[in-house]
Amino acid sequence: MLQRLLFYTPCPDFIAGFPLLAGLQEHERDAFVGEGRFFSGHKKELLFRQGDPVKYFYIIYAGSVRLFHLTPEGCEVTTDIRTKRDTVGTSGLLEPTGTHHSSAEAVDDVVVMEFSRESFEKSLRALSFNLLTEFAQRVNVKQMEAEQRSVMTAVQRLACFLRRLCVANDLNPQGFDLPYSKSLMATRLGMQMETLSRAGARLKEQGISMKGKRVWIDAVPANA
Amino acid sequence: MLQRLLFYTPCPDFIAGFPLLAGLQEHERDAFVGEGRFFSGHKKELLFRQGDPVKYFYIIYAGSVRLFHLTPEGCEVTTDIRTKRDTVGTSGLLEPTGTHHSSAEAVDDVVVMEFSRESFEKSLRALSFNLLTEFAQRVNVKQMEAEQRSVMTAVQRLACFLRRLCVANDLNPQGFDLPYSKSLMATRLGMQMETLSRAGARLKEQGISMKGKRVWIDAVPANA
DNA sequence: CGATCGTTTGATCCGCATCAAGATAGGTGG
DNA sequence: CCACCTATCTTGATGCGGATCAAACGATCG
Repeated sequence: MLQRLLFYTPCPDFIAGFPLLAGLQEHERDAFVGEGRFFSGHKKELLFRQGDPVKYFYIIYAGSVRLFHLTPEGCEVTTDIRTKRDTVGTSGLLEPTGTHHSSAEAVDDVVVMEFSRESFEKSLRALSFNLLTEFAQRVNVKQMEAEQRSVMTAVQRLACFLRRLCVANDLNPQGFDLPYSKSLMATRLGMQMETLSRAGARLKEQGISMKGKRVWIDAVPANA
Repeated sequence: MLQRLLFYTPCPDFIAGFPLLAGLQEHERDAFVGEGRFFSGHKKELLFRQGDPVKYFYIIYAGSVRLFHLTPEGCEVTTDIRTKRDTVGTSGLLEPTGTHHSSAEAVDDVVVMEFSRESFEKSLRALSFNLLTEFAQRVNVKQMEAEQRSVMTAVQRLACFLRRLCVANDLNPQGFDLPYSKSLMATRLGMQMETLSRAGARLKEQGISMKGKRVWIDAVPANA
């Protein structure tokens, strides 16, 4: 079970930098943030489960969270990996079913802010524009991913993932360590561990080298 | 070029049924709808082009529209097929780039309502909840599609597509005609024509028969 | 009636999944 | 410090699904 952090002292500036709160008036932001409660979760702990009614949603304060989906055939698919400042469980808020479409688990130990559905509804006016922006981008990213799974090889998808990872996390292209295990990456990319491993050896074709957890990106082509 | 329909007399009840306008007060709805202008487009005509700045978006009044994306490698991918009552070009409205991420073309002859970016902004308050709902659903559908391309065979995806088509368009499972060409379906499903054709022959495994454009759905299993 | 478009069918090839062993790295206890 | 264990990753061999190339078929239309 997630553990409530009663005496946690967060950094206000960091919270003010959440994309969900961008452009809010100070009183709007304070009103919303005041409703949030801090929780910590250990590695592999679940924030919520697929099918659960959507009572809460989360903003990640530290660590990262894996979203995954169980198909009717019983295979588990990693749908996304979210990190600090990202929201988790928001798309369920607007779903007619009122339930989460995927489960969320801590990749490592995480700290999250929990908000109730009611506090979302109270601040809907202020939040809707930021949420719209977030969703619009997410639609396009998902679109791109669906596309990639049809038209790109495993090597290309891996290269693409590493470049985006490097940019998104502001890592040094001339040498950085993978923030996740390779098996997690494999499920995220919709391929088998073995395929990822073999793809890793062929990354030089794409101007990338990978040895263990260490990655070097030599060339940064235009295509995202 | 799209042709402006100056003396078009639409059905007000039909317009009131647009999901984007659900739950609006009458004056809000009238204010927004009053900003719309009717256009007609012939088969293969473009509503907008990938990379264009987002000046307008559309609601389909009649016919259907194909959205497609050109990858850097130059291959064209159908990202979605929208029909009457659906919006087109809305996700670009919220994109930081301010440009359309895909092109939109008329499948057959279509009639659309065109709205300017400004009229969207004017009615943002009233529309944001419906748009949020639309986007939330679209994220989940796209997610599912990305997933399907990894874990399902061509036959399964086709069966799945036909069942959803049948439900969404309220067609008779005991015999209906495909509303699109098979080649369009193939690009939508991310497979080659030949693959779709062969998959068609194997649909009986999934409780579906297809002969030419005619389809019969015998069994309707639980998995969507 | 040939011409064109959309579809089907056949033959072959490549990429990835799968099954099955090894290899490497961290962590624990003696 | 080394032996041991487990988790994570790599490597090899094989098979299947779908892409690709090529050709035939069917329908619609001037």
